[in-house]
Amino acid sequence: MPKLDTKPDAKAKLLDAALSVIRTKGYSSTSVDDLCREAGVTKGAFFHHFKSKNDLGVAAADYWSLFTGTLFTNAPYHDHADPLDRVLGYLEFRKALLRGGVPDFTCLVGTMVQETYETAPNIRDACDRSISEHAAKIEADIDAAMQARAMAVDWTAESLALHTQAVLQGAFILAKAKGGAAIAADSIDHLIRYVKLLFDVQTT
Amino acid sequence: MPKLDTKPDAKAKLLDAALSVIRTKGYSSTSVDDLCREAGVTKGAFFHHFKSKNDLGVAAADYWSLFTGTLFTNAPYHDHADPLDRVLGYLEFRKALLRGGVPDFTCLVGTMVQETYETAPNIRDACDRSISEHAAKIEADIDAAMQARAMAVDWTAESLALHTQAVLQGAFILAKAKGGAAIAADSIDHLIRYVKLLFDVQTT
DNA sequence: TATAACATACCAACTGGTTGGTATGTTTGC
DNA sequence: GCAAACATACCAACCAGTTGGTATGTTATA
Repeated sequence: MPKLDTKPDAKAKLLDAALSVIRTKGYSSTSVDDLCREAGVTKGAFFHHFKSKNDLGVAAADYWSLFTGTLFTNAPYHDHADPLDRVLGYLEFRKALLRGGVPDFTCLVGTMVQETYETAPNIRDACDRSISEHAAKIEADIDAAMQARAMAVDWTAESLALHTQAVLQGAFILAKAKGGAAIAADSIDHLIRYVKLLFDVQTT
Repeated sequence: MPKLDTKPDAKAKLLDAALSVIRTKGYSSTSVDDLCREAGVTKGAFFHHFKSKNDLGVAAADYWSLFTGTLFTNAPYHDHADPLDRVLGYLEFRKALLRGGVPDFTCLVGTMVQETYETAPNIRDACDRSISEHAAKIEADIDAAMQARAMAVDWTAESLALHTQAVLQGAFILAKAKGGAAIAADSIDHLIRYVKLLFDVQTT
C-alpha cells in the first residue's frame, strides 16, 4: 500500500502551477503542456479537471481570490480599533508583501485581464470579481473611517478603494518594466501619503 | 526624381497594425499572420522589415514612444506659465484621452511589458524606456513647481512622476476588468486631488 | 549615356515544431 | 464492481520563420 502520505490531487497542483507560471509568462504564452510539466501531471489529468484552457483561466482567477482572501483575512492589520488605521495598515501590509522576485509578488488577475479582456469574457469577469471583491473589503474600512469623522467630501469610499487597487496594479507594471520592487514601494508610499492627507493625518 | 509623394511602406502599416492589434489581443496572442492581415501585407514583407516577432515588439514600443511623444508635445497644457498648472493640465489631458473603446485609449507598452518582462528582455527594456522617458517630461514640470515653492518634502519629483504613470497604468487595468473608462477617470481624479493636496491647492 | 552590378521591397508557398483538444486506455478508492 | 482520477497516444490547426523568386530602384563604371 504505497502513497499514503502523498495526496496526488492533480487539480490543486495544476492550479498552483497556474499561479506561478501565468504570473511569470502571462496567460497566452502559458501552454497547457507548460502547466502539466510544472504540476507534474499529464495532459489527460488536465482535461479531466478542466474542460478547456479557458476554463482553467477562470478557475485560476477564482483560486486566486481564495488564496488572497485568506492571506488578507489572516493579516494582522485587522486588529486596529480605528478603521483608518486598518486602511493604512492594509497599505503597509501590501508594501511588506513586495518580496522575492517580481513574479512572486505581482497579481495574477491583473496580469490575466490585460490579455483576455477582449477575447475571453468569462476570464475577464472572473478577474473583475477578484479585484472588486477585494476592493469591497477595503471599502468597508474606508467607509467606517469616513463615518467616524463625519466627512463631507466629493469622493466615495468605493472610488478610493478601487483607486488603491489601481495604484497597486500600476505599481506592479512599473516593477515589471524596471525589474524590481523598489518603484512599487515608492508608489504605495505616495498612496499612503494621499490617504493620510485625505483624512488629515499629521504626516511625520 | 526621388519619390517624394506617397510611399505604401509596409513597415509603417505593420507598426500601425501592431498598435491596435496588440492593444486588443495582447502581444502573445497576436500572431504574425494577424498583423499581416490587418496591415494588408504578406509574411514575406513582415520578415523583410523585422527579423523576428520579438524584433517587431521592440520596434512597436519605440514607435509608441514616437507616437505618444508628438501627441503630448502638441498638447495644449504646455501653455500654462505655472509649472504646477502644466502638471495638472497634463492629468486633465490624460483624462480627456479616455475616449472610444478600451483598446483605443490603453497603453501599448503597459500591456506588452506584462507579457514579456521575464521572457523578452529587449522588449521589456523598450517598454521601460517608453514609460521612463515620458515620466521624465512630467518630472521636469513637477520639479519646477517644487522649486518655485521651495518645498521641503520627503518625496522626489521623480517618484511622483513615476507614481502618475503607475496610477494611469493601473487605471487601464481596472478599465479592462470593468469594461469601461469611467473607473479610470475616477482614479485620475484621485491622482489630481493628491497632487493638489501635495501643493496645497485649494480644493473646490 | 548606356549598362552591368547591386540593393531594396515585397510576395506566395512551404517547413518543422507547437498548440489546444480528443480518443482510448489503465489505475485507484469506495 | 464501478465511477472518478489519472495516463498514453494521437490529431488537425496554427505558429514563427525560411525559401526561392520578382519587380523596381540605385550606383558604379566605361
